[in-house]
Amino acid sequence: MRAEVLKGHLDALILAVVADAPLHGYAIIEELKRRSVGSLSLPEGTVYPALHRLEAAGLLSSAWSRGEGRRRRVYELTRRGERELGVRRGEWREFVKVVEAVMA
Amino acid sequence: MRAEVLKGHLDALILAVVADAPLHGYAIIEELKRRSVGSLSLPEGTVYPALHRLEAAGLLSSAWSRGEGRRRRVYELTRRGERELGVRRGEWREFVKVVEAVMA
DNA sequence: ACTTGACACCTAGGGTTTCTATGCCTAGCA
DNA sequence: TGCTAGGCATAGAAACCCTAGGTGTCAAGT
Repeated sequence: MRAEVLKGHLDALILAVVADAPLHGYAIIEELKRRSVGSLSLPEGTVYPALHRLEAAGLLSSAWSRGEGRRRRVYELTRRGERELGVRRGEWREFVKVVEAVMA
Repeated sequence: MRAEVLKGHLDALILAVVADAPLHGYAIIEELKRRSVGSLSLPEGTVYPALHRLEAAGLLSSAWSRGEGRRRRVYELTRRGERELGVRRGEWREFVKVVEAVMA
């Protein structure tokens, strides 16, 4: 898949994954790969900045998981993040409808 | 619809519209608006550069329609454009599948 | 005659997004 | 010890779309 087709949709994908369970960045990448059966192998340089962006926007909150050796920054949805995910899902359905209508 | 969601898909939409009938830029904008029932009101500053890009890539060819007063640059698909449209349609279906799988 | 709006083309510049490439660090295993 | 996987981060480039402006024709209304 060309890289550009993802633009503008990555945030929704990340929100959807984190909505099901709080995860750290690396695990988010793995989960995206798993759900897409390998189609989405996003580089870290794409995902980490996106997470920072989403947190800065108040849609995610994060905390370092203290404990077992490896440091991990675990993200979870905020209230605003949940609402935003709903908005993005609606937007996605609308987008699909429009493109199908034009391309048909 | 947010602007970014379109990124990377505009070319496919334009190719699909022109594939059905050769059109000039302004008419392409109108046709996109019509097929999407108003959802896609693309500014000229978006479409004209895209047309130039597609022509430079050899996917469209154009000619000034000589004749009645108003000058119009009419675009049509090249052989390569037809093939590319096929590729893009497949890519679109794959993309929808992947996003649905992740967002579900 | 003049103005307004639709038609029709064009470009420069900016903002956003994603990717490439790189760096740093820990843990486990051969 | 060296290698691989896990884990986070940033800088810079490349691509895309939009904003904001410009040029000009044509038809209709005042």
